[in-house]
Amino acid sequence: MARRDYGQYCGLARALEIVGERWALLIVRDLLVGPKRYTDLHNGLPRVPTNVLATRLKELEQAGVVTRRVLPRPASGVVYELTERGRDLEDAVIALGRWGARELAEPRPGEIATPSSVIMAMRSTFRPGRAHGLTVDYQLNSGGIALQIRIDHGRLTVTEGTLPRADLVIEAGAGLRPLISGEIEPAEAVRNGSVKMSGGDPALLDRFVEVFRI
Amino acid sequence: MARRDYGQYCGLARALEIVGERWALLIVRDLLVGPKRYTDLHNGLPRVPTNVLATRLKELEQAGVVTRRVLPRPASGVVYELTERGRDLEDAVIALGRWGARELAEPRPGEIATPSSVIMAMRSTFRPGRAHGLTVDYQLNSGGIALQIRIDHGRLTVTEGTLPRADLVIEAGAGLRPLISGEIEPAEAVRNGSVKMSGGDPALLDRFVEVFRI
DNA sequence: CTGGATCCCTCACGATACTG
DNA sequence: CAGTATCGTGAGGGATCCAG
Repeated sequence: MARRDYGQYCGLARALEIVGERWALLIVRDLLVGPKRYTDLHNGLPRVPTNVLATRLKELEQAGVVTRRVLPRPASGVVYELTERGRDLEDAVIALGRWGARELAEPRPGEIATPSSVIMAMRSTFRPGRAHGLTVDYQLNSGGIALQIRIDHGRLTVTEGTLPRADLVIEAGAGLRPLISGEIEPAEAVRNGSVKMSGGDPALLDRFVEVFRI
Repeated sequence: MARRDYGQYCGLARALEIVGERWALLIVRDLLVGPKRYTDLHNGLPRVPTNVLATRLKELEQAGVVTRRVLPRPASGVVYELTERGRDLEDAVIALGRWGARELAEPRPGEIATPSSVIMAMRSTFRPGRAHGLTVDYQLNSGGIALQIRIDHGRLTVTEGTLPRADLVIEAGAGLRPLISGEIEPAEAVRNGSVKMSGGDPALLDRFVEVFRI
């Protein structure tokens, strides 16, 4: 790691030496959602060459950001997970993700959204100040991805999967971003069909866009 | 920019496409302090090849992060400065810098600290919650760099230069980091000579480490 | 199947020299 | 002062292959 250093006695430079390499922060993003197998990581980041993925994981492991753990039986295999040091990157990942979210217009051709990326997007756009004391469960379906979004006394948890007992089920594809960015009002989005909802009080959708906002 | 994209419809990926290239965020860090000439940037980042610096500036300009401005006379020349979009990166830069600061032990051989890096380090370690309503002026001398650190009713401003009317002048070289990280108590640092102070109430040094902390 | 390792090719980066 | 030009190297991209 002597060749890639920046020669600066500076926290930012140190951070970039560790997680500034290509793909590194996207790997961290996926692991912030939870431990993952090599194959899961590769599925979530299909454009990363396998050698680069293997190299990054070793670098991150040596830097103390990631640990490699061999699963006990019966579920044999290997999972990668963040260390506490790695989880401390969440603030930085969210700050960068929020900044970059303003560049998101239409998806570019061939571009994908993965469960992990959507989960982190929801975490990034969450405004704790607007969710104070709030308790509500949503299920969000977007682009073939089903998310459980639970707010419990103002605390957010986002997981993949369906949530049969959700207070509101939101169905949104490309219409989700304009909704969260405030380009379009919830009522208008429902009217033009870009967002559908079912199973609950329509006012919960207003709550949703109040709480999740770019 | 077609080859370097990540193929992910994700705010973090977008951010990395724009400011994830090598040296880009360090350039932003320096510009967060204020507009700079090409030569100033190069002095602050001596290890960046000039062609890379020129390329990054063009990329950042095209991305709307930086503007290039020709100075009116008499001070002819060119300065680069952040756009508002670029200034919005401050949160992310500070988050990353704070994370990386925990890796800072001793400076590695040949490693330098520049005025801009120290200024951003002070901004990163500033804890607004601990400075509520506080008004005090420090001058900090560290490694040949003189900084004005002004806290006005809890608002921080850090600039290069001396501050003759400072409430306290702090003289610290390598002893500054252990002080801010809490590894060493202020009184102990003064006693062993790693930190000197003059011109004010010694209690102001305790204030200092209270307000600036990793 | 998972969890990588290997090979080749290209281009971005690094170092240095040079110019309006 | 503010860059451009040139050239060598190695990291990243892409496909394939292999061990448990």
